[in-house]
Amino acid sequence: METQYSNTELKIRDAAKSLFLKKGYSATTTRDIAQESKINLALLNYYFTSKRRLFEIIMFETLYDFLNKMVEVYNDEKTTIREKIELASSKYIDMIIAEPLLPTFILNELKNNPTNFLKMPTAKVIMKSQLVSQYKDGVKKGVYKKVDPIHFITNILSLIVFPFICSPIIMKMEKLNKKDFNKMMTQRKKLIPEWIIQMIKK
Amino acid sequence: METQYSNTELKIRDAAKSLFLKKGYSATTTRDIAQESKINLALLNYYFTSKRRLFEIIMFETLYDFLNKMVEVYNDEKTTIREKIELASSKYIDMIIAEPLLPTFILNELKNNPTNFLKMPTAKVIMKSQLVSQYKDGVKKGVYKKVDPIHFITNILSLIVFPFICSPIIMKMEKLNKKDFNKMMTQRKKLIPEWIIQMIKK
DNA sequence: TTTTTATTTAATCATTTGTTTAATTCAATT
DNA sequence: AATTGAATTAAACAAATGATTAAATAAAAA
Repeated sequence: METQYSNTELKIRDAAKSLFLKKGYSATTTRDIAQESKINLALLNYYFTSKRRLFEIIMFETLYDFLNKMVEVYNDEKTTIREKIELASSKYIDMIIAEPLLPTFILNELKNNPTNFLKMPTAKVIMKSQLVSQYKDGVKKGVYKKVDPIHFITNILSLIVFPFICSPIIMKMEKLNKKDFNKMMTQRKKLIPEWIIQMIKK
Repeated sequence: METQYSNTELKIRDAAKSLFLKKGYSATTTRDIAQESKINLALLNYYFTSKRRLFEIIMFETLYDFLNKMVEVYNDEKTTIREKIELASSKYIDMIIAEPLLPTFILNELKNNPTNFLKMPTAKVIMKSQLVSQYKDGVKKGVYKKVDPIHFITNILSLIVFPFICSPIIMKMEKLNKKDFNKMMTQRKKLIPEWIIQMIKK
């Protein structure tokens, strides 16, 4: 069952997403969106009722896709912990290089409206993922240090995502341009799994 | 040489900072600020010329204080690497628990206007801090793995700051309230130095 | 073709928002 | 007490903004 969007509806979505990501909800005006998508201002309300509703639709989809991509890796039955972390690093870093404004957008607008996140079915699944049980197993077997799994998950996410969020700072500190910064993040694909393993090893 | 602010000037500053932190620049109106600080609307422009200027003053101060507190620890001549990381973890986590909206605010508004950060004298100093040279020394002596120091600094910051930024997610995943979350962050004061040391050790 | 429905447009409305003005009150100085 | 300058206020302005309307056009159904 394919969802079908009209051409203009899609143009509005795309423009709106791009602008919301770049400037946030409040700083984006309906006229901005109309101009960017080259549609008449009234069509925004015709298709999406209100700016708020348009935003919430985009927010939900973006969040949903993002979480799904995460859980996908964490729940693979065939891979080891190390492989999962390698996959996560590699896939998320590629993903965010392709859309660098994503993390700030999600975390930011989530702060203002955490309810959206509550609706996500995948949110709670992470702590019951294959990755977490594999980690718990390792702890039980005495291979890994005993630390609350939430720290384990948090650390993976921190090392992957945070550098993007503070990329303006990093780039300033090291006089990097965007290309250099992405190169640095690409290095981290290999480094992060090593670090994480060393952090949990006894 | 003490800077002297009038009573109303200070009331405006405080209200504005609180609101900018909570809602960001665009979502905060001058009337919000006037109401929160219980002053007449016109006084905002009387003392600060414009909303934009008021914001920039607050932004600059906040950023300046934040960076100073960081560099302070990193540049202490008498402490070891481990002690510096312990101090950093402890101090920053306490600081952000006291003002949890700070990181998102800084990183967010920095993305929109990276020039502000450029003006900060302390920004570039971090990469030339005592902490970084101690790390480089360790690498030279073969005690630490050879990795670009920017990763080292980024990792410390990531493990400390990122959990706060995604606290809504963490709290939802683990069904924590604010108090529980702060307890979790307090645990990390001791964990992060261990993790960081293990990450760099050969 | 004719009729009906869906889409698009230009114009407009009602608020909101940043800022200014002109009058008033308050405090310090003469 | 009178004068002067700073601080405060209520009211208003102009522009921006989210949303609506009514008419026009295009597409689909009869």
